[in-house]
Amino acid sequence: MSTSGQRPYHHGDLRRSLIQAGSKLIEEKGLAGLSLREVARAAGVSHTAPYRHFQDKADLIAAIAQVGFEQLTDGAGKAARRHDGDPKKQFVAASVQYILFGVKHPRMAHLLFGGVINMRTAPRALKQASWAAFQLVETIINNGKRAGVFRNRDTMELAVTTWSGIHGLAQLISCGYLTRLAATHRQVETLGKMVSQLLLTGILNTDEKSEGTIHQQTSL
Amino acid sequence: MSTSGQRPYHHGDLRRSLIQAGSKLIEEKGLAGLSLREVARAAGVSHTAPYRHFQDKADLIAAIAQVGFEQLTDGAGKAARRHDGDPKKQFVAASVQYILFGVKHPRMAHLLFGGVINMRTAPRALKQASWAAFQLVETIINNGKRAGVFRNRDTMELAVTTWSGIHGLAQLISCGYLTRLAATHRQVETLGKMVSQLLLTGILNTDEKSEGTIHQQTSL
DNA sequence: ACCTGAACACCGTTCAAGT
DNA sequence: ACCTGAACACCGTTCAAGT
Repeated sequence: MSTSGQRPYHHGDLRRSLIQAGSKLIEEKGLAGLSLREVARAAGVSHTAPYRHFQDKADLIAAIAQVGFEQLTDGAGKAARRHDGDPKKQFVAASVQYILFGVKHPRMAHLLFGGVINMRTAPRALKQASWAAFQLVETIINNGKRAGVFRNRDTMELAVTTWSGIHGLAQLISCGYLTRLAATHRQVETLGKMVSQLLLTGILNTDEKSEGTIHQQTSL
Repeated sequence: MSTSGQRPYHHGDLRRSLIQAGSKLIEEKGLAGLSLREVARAAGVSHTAPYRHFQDKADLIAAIAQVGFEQLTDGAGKAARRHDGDPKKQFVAASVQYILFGVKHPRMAHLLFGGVINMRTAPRALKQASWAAFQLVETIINNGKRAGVFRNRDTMELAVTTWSGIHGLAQLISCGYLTRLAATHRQVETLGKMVSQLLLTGILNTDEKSEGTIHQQTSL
């Protein structure tokens, strides 16, 4: 990945290295185990060097969170794209992927949704990354509405309700509040499908005559 | 509340004082602003005194979280009890209360659901307090099923789905991801009602002939 | 431009000692 | 039984100084 072979006194791409080291530390030990000094150590640099690239610890955390959001949205987006043309399947597939992210990366999920980051004062790039997740939901909802499969209600209302459901389940699992129902990867997948199916019934168009009609879709 | 007036060398009820001071600190500055030393200072005691009452910092945090869970469940339970006999209203009222808790006490909500606490190793009292929240949902769902208003599906499935939805919304709001939709107290209440109503339609019994029949209810 | 080392004010935790 | 003070190994952050 490096464009040049030299790496003398100047590290080269210290910013990226610090983000990477920080992500790894968070995955392994959680936010409480993340110290600026240890990140610097892991990158092989003095403990004050990070201040050339980040304003403070919160700024590094924001950069790590941004990467986390991108991974989350990417995964769910890819899952949805595998079912283009079938909004119901898109919804379930993206939901299951979202939930699995929380199970596979619980500490990252806590970083993104545990109140660690103040979104009001967050860097623009982080805000944009977090909005992308919501936009994905909106796109799927709109596809379903155009196809006549989903209710013709305000997109925002349907999106907030379903996103809340999926997000809440992911959070409850990754916090360990549902260990009895969702211990294994397989159980999580089953529970995710079940909940997203049930959420789906809440937003389905009960007027079935229009279903099946093919409308123009917004691509993901 | 104190049973005796004396408070000489021994503090008297230091444990309770520390929990109270800790709760206050968390509400004001968040978990990051909570230090054992400052809690001790606030209680007017040396920085090592807390170790007589708590194993370590995590143990104090668990005690604070337990109080938080009790407040959360109490609030939602009281709201539900105001609508005994009407499971739909019970569901919406308890949901709105749950969501409002997250808005009024965002830092406490983050403590309870932000992955700070390891539920696998948590003290028994904390585990029990967290289960009570889930049991409240189950009770309301069962009331609705008995009355024939809710679908006759597995209670756990309906409870997990609806709790996820309510919890997810509360979390998204308290993290600041929905500031545009839910800025004021009034907007939060409206959004909460909307989402819980929509979640409700997903679990309503569509076979309407049985509705209205009065069955025996489990009291809260 | 980028990195370092000393310095400061904080932590959590331990332990011998006091009342 | 309950609390204290010194001590230890850590933090985040600042700042003058080095390459």
